[in-house]
Amino acid sequence: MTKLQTPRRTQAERTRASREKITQAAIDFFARQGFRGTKLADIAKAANLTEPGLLHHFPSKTHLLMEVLKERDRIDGERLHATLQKNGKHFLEASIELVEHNETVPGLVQLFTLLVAEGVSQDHPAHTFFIERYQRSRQNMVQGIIRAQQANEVRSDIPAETLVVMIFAMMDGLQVQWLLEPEKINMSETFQVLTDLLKVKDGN
Amino acid sequence: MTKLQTPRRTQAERTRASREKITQAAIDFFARQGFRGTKLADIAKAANLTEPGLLHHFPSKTHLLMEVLKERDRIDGERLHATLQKNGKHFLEASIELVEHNETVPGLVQLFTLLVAEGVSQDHPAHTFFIERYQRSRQNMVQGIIRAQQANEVRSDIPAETLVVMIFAMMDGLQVQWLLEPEKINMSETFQVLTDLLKVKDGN
DNA sequence: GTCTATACCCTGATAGAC
DNA sequence: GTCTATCAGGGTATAGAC
Repeated sequence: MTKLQTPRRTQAERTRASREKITQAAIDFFARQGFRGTKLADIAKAANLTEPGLLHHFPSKTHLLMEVLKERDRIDGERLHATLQKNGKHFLEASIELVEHNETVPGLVQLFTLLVAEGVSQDHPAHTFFIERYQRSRQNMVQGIIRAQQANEVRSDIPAETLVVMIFAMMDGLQVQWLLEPEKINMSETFQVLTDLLKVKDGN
Repeated sequence: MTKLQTPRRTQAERTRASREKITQAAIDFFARQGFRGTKLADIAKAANLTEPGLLHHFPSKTHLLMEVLKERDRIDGERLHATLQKNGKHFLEASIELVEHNETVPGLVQLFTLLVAEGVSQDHPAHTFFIERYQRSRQNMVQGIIRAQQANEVRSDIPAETLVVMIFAMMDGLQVQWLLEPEKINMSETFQVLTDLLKVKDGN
């Protein structure tokens, strides 16, 4: 009886490993060539599978895309949460850490830069996903910024909602120039110039 | 003799009109679906042509793309130049006018947002174009910012090169959120919050 | 769970008539 | 300058065997 369970667990694990390999390969290709520019066959090959083998795990290319996006968001959310848990870190400092981390994963940065741009089109499969993603991200950060304003750490003459839009805009915009010329653009340093401007100065 | 010239001129004019229609249609489709997501047949149809009819004017899809990009840059460059000619306008104010103008042409904003993101890939036909475009844009603006710093209009505690990177990053980043939610994001107002932060304050 | 084979559509580009 | 006809190649997805 126990012997019968062993292959079953192995099967499930093998499935999970396959899905893991597929999503990882999908991230690589979506990052470099976008959703529309990537062919399933390439992802399949990189995951040591054929095309139908891949489609056994994900019913369609679009399903695979959404899986990739949600998975990345889950991981990033966890890391941001962990950063905020650290003593003395408020949202402005956490956002700097996020940018510093992004400098170590250019492929993922490229993935979101390209997919968000594609997702602007109303008929793109991930259009709603990205709208809701920005709404969620901004909402989360607004709470922290308001607290920082009340603690007189962040300047209060600009509405928290505006500050948050600016912070995410600066992140996204820096990524473009940095992706094009990584050696020339210091993303985290430049980003920090903005956050410094948003902090309360003596005599403000 | 004069009668012979008339049809020739008409031919040339017709050609120019065809090319004009094609590039306009190409802008629309590239904006909505990107370069890779657009098919030549759609552009041709929108320009009242068949596919081979289009390819008579532009030898390939890539040639058409580059034509579109250069044409847009030429027009935008002219308008920026005109803005700077106006009395009392320095580069920071000119950039605000640029953002305000962009709010009236969402299609073009989407075009560049998507094509730049695609162009990040090293094997994209417009990769080098966009690198050089940012270099040129930044270079142009740095000159103006340095003059504004010397005139004590813009804060001098941040290098002009850094300021320029930030200004273009904020533009690009705001465009993404604005394209996704035009009603919710006030692009030019938010951009102006940044430029105000970069101006010299009393007691700075 | 993964394969081979294949259906079927789309896409960029060419040849050659008008 | 624009068309019809057509090609070669690539793309997603399915059917059915193992």
